[in-house]
Amino acid sequence: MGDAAREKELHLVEEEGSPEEWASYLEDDDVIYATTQIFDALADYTRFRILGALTTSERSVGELQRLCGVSQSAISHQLRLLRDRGLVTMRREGQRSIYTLADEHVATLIAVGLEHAGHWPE
Amino acid sequence: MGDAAREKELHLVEEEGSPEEWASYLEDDDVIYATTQIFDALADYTRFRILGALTTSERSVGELQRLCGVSQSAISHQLRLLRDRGLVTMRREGQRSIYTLADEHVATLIAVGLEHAGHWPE
DNA sequence: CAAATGTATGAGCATGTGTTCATATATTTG
DNA sequence: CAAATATATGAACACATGCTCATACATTTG
Repeated sequence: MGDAAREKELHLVEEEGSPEEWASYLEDDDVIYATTQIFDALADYTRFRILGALTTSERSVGELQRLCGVSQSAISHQLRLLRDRGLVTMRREGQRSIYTLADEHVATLIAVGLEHAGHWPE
Repeated sequence: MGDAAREKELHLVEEEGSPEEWASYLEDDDVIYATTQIFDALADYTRFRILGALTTSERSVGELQRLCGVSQSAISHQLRLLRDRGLVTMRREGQRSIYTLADEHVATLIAVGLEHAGHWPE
């Protein structure tokens, strides 16, 4: 396996970047705020389950409602928040609204979070 | 550079894991809840700045107070939450309490979050 | 031990959040 | 167009959250 192939397989290489690359963001208040907004979107049980369900496949509101076991209204409200924050996108398909993860970034954050929580000290 | 050296350098390889590895966590409610608790800890402006300051070096409460520009009480309350969630550890050093990131996991989450927010679509 | 410094904590308050309930807005079908 | 289905939205409410203020606790120093 050559270097290029390996870099492609280990795709988080370009996701994290070096400390030099992101450390400067710690002085940019706008980036900090934006980051907390993303984490906040991931910090609710219902929203996280919605996003988790969307890592497998795009889904309609009704599907998400069944998968997450909360009311249609609650799902819809949370989807609006996720859409406003740019974590999901929506398209109409007949009567249904189909939601999709907006970005591989979202799946990466979910993966890293789960992975770390799975190994969490306590 | 050999395989072992490369694997060590690209340390996120073992951080994210494959989809097969973390996808099962999406069916474990306890892991999901634990994950949201971690994201929640990172989802507040003050707390995120505290953690960001700790990526550089361990710091006393007073230092954090100056760096984050909020009251001593506010810092202390937030540090307690971060300690309760296992994101930071504390040790006494004379009159001072010195706080440290509990884990490389925390630095990784900060890095990934910042990186992604820095590139966020909108 | 008293004073000074550094940190922690509880109460209280203003604000934010996630849900439900009722209702409005699509979209398809008869 | 009327009825049925799917989704969105606003109001209201219970609860959580982050701060301040006052005060307690801890540690060093005179």
